[in-house]
Amino acid sequence: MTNSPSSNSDESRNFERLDPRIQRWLWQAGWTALRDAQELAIPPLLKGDHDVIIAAATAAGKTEAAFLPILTRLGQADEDAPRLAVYIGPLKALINDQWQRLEGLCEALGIPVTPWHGDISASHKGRFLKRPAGCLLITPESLEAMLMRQGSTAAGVLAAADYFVVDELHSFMGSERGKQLQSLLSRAERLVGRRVCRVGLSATLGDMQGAQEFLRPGHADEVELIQAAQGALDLHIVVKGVLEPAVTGKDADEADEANLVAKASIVGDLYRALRGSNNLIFPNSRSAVEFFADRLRRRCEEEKVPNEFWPHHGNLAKDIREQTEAALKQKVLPASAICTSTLELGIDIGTVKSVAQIGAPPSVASLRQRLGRSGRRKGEPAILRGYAIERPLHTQSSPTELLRGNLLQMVAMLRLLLKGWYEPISVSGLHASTLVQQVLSVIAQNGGSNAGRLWEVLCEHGAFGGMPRELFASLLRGLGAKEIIFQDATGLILLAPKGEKLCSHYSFYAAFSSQEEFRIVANGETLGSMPVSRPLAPGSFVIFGGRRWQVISVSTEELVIEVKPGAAGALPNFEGQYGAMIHDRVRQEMRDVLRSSDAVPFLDKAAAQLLAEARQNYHGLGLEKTWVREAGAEVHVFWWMGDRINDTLALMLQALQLPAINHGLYVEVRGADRAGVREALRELSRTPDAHGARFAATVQNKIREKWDSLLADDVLEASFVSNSLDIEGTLAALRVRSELTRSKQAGLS
DNA sequence: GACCTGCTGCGGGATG
Repeated sequence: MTNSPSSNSDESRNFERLDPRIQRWLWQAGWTALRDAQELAIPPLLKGDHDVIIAAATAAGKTEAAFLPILTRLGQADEDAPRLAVYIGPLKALINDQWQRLEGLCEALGIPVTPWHGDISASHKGRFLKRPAGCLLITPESLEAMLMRQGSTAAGVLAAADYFVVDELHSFMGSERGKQLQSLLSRAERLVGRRVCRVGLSATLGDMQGAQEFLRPGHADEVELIQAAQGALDLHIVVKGVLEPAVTGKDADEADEANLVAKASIVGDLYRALRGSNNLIFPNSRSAVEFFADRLRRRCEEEKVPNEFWPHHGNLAKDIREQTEAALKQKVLPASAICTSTLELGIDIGTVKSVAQIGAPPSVASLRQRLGRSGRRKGEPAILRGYAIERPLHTQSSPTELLRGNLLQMVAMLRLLLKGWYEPISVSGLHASTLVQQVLSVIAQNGGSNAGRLWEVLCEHGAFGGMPRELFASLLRGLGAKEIIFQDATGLILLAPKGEKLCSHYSFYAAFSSQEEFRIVANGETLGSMPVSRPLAPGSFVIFGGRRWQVISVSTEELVIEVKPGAAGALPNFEGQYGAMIHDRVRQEMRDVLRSSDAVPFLDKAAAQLLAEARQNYHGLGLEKTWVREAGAEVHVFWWMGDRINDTLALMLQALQLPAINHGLYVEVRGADRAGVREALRELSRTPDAHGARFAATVQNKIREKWDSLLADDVLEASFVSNSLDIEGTLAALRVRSELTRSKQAGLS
């Protein structure tokens, strides 16, 4: 079901269907007209008999689109039998924002609004539980806690629910948190004993069909899609090439120094170009945020001008982040933020003049979100300044350096952005870790359960529909063997003491894992946090929050690092996760850029020169003619696939006793010559086995998610294969390749 | 070889 905007004469009629008190409130608030999405959402949401996704750019009034009709319905309810709308948001800050936005409107209607998350007092929550009605604004974690803790009374709390509104739907898709959310929605509907109207609010990214399937698994075609008309994006792009100075040897310190010189030249460029206006700078890592924040702030001090550059990332304390947000929002002085994806979604920071992207972004979708922050005023273009750092070439240069991998990825992603393509989000996978959480939660909620009921609630009619029945039985047996649960003589499954302990701690409610962290404190004030795995020694220097500090003391008991202002400073080391997963389409676009000889219009002179070298080297390496290339003792497979498929191929080759590494642009293989690798690839392409157990067996550590360590071996293996690999995709790509090779050979002979 | 998110119940002490 799709509904596109139109300028029909129904518009005023739809407005008139809203509660008169809402109409009056909108007039008084100075609204002159409803936007497309707000107009179109009124009829289906007033009815509330089927699910709806409202997709529109940020700040296009998605919240109002959903709540104007929803509040109209709630306002019509009998006073003795008030109804409930449950709004689920990914961030506490977002819930607080929406609370303020909805309060005035709800007051006019006499409808209570209750925010419910970790920072809300128990007394406030208690008040809602006494009279569960109106709008409840909650996080998935708090909803999990409510189901578990309220146990049998949770059914009464949610009994009046007419809507489940999920905000920033795309931010949940594909993750543990998204799976948990789907399971919570399904469990909540089961509690109230009927289907509840689900409403998804989303940015207009990626494939909307995936979002429909995510919102109502198995019934995507019943989800109505409302998409706001989006004007063409007026974009000004320039990508600058930055070449590091040459180094003589292979010394790591010398290489770091060369990289610093390149980054320092970007600092100078940013200072000149961005001062005097509001901008966002995305350097791709928390450590790099610290580097640029420190350098740009010191540059302001040197020039004796007020500082205009502020850091923002997830390890900084709330106070420091709010200071940066406030600097961007106020209109008196110009301000730019150096940030990670924290400023990519959600929080309102006003409009910015330009976006700087240092290094290739992690995905086209993320690049689009970042650009959406710029050029939001009428008649102003969105401006992107890209910087790609590359190294001088020498005889030992790697293929990635020869092909100018960083610049190449930036160019490919920008070309895809201009074509309107974004990565679809994969929502497949068994998510056995999150299923462990849901099993324990359902047992706790009901004070015990049995295998058949758990299967039915969570898998057969729940969010884990892809879980085979035998594997689910194995998962339960595994939890029994690890003494998390036990079965009594009647077949009732109960929590064992270990399981009780797990469930009674507050850390249970989140589906995603997080590491222990040190708090960094200066003069009694918390600056932020650092992973415990990367401790700092007393006396050492560190840059944090864009300033320089010296460590006074480290308490491993209380997990506190005390610091005082310092003269020098080294960059903090935050442990990254597994890195950006580049999509197949991006890699293929990279190959197309190399094959083409057309000038790329948005490159500066240095970048154009670097791209010319890359194109020359593409032919020099013979990649136009062959995809399996010998390089000394190694063989390189250049097949331009994404990281999921590259990772899978590397594992498959390892299962054939050929050590292989995914380098992104290519897969490196050792232990065989070109003919040997070709033969191995041919053999793999004939593999009918899509089960994958024999490939996954070579992986040492398959633990990735929060409760993976509680899984039986066979469940862990199956979950790993389905979440992290793409065996079918890899085999299909191999078959296409061997088909092409065969027909080429036939043509030659 | 990126990033981000979230959390209850209880007991002790201060306050009205």
